[in-house]
Amino acid sequence: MPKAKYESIFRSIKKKIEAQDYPYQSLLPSENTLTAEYGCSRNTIRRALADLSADGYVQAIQGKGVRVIYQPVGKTTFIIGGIETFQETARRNNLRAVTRVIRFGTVSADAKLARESGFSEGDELWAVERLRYLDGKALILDLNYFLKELVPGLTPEIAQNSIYEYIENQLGMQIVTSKRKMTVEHVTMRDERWMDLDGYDCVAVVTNHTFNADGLLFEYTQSRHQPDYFCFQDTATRKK
Amino acid sequence: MPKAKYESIFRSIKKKIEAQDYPYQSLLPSENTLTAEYGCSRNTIRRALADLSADGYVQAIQGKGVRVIYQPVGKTTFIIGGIETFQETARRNNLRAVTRVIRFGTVSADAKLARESGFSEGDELWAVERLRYLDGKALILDLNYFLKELVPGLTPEIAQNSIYEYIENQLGMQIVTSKRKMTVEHVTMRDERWMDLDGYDCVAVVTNHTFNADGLLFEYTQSRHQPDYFCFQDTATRKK
DNA sequence: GCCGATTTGTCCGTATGTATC
DNA sequence: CGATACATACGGACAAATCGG
Repeated sequence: MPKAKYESIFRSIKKKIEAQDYPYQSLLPSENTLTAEYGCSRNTIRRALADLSADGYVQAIQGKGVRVIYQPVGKTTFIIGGIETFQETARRNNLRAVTRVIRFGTVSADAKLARESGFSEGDELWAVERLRYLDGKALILDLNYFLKELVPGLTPEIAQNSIYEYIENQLGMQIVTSKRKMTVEHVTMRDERWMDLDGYDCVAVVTNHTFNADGLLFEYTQSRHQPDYFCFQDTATRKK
Repeated sequence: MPKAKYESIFRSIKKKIEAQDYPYQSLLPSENTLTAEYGCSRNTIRRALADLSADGYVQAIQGKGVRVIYQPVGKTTFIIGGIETFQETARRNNLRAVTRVIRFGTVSADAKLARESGFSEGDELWAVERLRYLDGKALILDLNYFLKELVPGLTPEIAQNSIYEYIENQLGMQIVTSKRKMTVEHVTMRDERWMDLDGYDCVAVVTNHTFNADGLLFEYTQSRHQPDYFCFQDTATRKK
């Protein structure tokens, strides 16, 4: 349920674009027209259009109009974009998801871990290692560190279902910003031991720093993906 | 040279954050304070803060303040973020860059190429294949398609220097939005023939759709990266 | 638990600048 | 040149969240 007006307008226009009601390469109605159509101020329309632009749906051209640059995606594999849980992604791609916990414990951040994770030395952390299966194949090896202070009461059972679901629904903590870095690495012995590599000798590695609604770092994760089901999408805008 | 006021404020605050003048985890001065400090309206400050948030520098917390979540990056390899040319990226990482053109010609988009590139069937395209060397190693294999109609007068000489420089400075066309997709693939025979793979049997593949200031698709590119020098960064924000 | 001060979030109306046609 | 469209900026109003007393 969209609360903010600009958000419901954003969704409304997005839907029309996806339905190709506003087709690729066409111009949207002008901001003034949309203002009248939705019964709001021009600023509110502009906020919705800015968000559509950030999502790569439209492109504003001064003096001319707002052009639709959205094209429906073809075959989807495993798309990572925005902040999504493993479960959400699996569901969106109609894949059967299973999680297996292969390590669950606590550690104190040493100098090396502090440097790479962004936590402070001495922070008490949960360390969770999980294997993710899609349609019966072990495709993702996750190594999560959570700040115990902000994520109390974690158990192996929760880890086997959805830690994010626990954090958001049980603890009531909101996840807001996620900073990610993507690289490609040679497989390790651990990868070979656990994952269905299917002939690959490399994995896609995503490291992740996650901040809650208070702007506090509470999670550092390294996800190692078998290449077949990995796809990372992005829209960039050039600054003047 | 920043024209817009919000942009110069954005840069000013960004610099202070990078200098740790506003340190990690601290709160920025309130919007009202900044309004007084910069002599502008609150909306203008908010625009600058929104851009900082989009870049993963800060996180706003309602009723509380705006928290700094920027942490200086450690060792840099070859960072892809925003829209950057090969030359710009090389310079930023202090690497000696050389480009070698291994194919230069024109093609007409067939059904398959049209589907994967987003061009229309029958569009006349430049097809350029280039090898990128950093510090003497062949690390990136680029396959570019440009719409001839929008990028006239391309030559192998231009391709060897910078096509983007030509497009922006000579043709006066502005590059605005870039939609990218990142995957990992097995090396092909072409990869093995041209690149210094250094033992890897996979490459990171970035496909790119680039739109000009008129919102028209004018470039489709596939870049194949040797993994050692590849890093893709991203900041995502969860929607309510 | 309530209240008031502070701070960010949303929305409006208006004015002016700049690019396109 | 004028009309149209997006870009920037200002000021004001009220809502919602946080925090301290």
